[in-house]
Amino acid sequence: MTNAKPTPVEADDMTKAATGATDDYLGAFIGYNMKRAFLLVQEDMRRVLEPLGLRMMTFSVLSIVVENPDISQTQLSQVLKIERSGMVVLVDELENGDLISRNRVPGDRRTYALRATPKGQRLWEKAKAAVEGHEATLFGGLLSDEEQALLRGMLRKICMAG
Amino acid sequence: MTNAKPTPVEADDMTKAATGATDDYLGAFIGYNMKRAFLLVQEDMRRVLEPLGLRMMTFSVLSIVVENPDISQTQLSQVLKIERSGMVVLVDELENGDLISRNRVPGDRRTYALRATPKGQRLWEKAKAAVEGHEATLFGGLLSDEEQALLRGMLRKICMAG
DNA sequence: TATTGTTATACTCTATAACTATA
DNA sequence: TATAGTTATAGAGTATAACAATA
Repeated sequence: MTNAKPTPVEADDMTKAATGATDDYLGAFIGYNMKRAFLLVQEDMRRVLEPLGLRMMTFSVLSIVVENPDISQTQLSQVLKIERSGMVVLVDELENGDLISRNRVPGDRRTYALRATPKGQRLWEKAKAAVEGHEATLFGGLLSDEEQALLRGMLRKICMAG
Repeated sequence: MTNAKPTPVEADDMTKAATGATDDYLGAFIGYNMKRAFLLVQEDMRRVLEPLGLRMMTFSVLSIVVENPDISQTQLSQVLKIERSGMVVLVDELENGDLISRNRVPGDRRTYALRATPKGQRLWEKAKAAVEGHEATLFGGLLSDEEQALLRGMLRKICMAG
C-alpha cells in the first residue's frame, strides 16, 4: 500500500452515519464532489421546471433562442455541445408547445431561423425566475454571495478549458 | 421583457467565436456551469481510466471497497447513492476482472462481504494515481492549490446538503 | 462536394418492480 | 414480515450513421 488514507476534509463522513461506510478517498477528488453536487442540483432543477412543462435541456434551448433570435439548429447544437440529431427532438418539443417557431430563411432553404413565440418568451421569463429562486434557495443557505460568484467563476474557467 | 441581459461574467462569450451565438443567460447559473464542467471532467476521467479497464463507477466502487473492507452491496449502494440493482452489475464486473471478491459471512447467508483482491488493490493504487494526475493536469493550469481546495470544499458543502 | 435538418438505431446510466433465499 | 441480492424491464440522455433537400 503506497498511499496513506487522506485526512477527512472539513466536516466529512458525509455518509458514515447512515451506512457505517466512508468515501474519504473519493472525497479527495474534485470530480467526485462535482458529480454528486451536480446530481443534487439537477434533481432540484427538474422539480422546479416540471410544473412549467420544461426539462433542463428544453429550458436551455429556450434560453439560447431567447438570447439569440433567428439562431439555427446547428448553431444551437454547437453552443450547447450536443449533436444536431439530438437538437431536432428538443426543438420539436418546444415547437409543439408553441414556445418557439421554425421560420424559413430567404437566402437558404436548408436552415431554420428559430424564434421564441410570445408564449415562449413569457414562459422563459417565468422559468428563469424559478431557476434563480431555486439556486438562491439551494446555494444561499450554504455559500455567501461572494462564494457563489467564486464558485461560478471557477466552474466557468474549467468549461472554457474544454 | 422584465429581465435585463446579464453582464457577461469575466472572460465570457465562451462559444461566441465558433458559432456567433452566446449563452450569457445560462452562464449566470451555477448549475449550468457545473454541468458543463462536469461533462469535461467526466470525459477526461473516462480517457484516463479506460486503459486500466475501469469506468468512473467501477473505479468508485473499487475505491469504496478498498477503504471499507467487508462492506456489503447494500451499504455500497447507499454510500454511492445508486440502487442495489445497479450495484449488482458493477460488482459483477469487478469480480469478473478478479479485482474484488464476494465472500460469505458466517452469521448471515444473505449478504456478501466484499474485499479487494491483491490485483484489485494494485490496480486501484495505479488508478488513484492516474486520476490524481488527471485532476492535477486539468485543474492545475487553471486554479491555484488554494482555489482547488476551496472549490472542492464548496462542492462538498453542496453534497452534504442533499 | 458540403451543409442543414432529419430519421433510425444503439449505447450508457440509472430506476422500478418483481422474484429467491435467507433472516 | 423484513432484508440482501438478483433479474427483467423501461426510461432518460446522448451519440453514430445514413439519408433527402439544398447550397
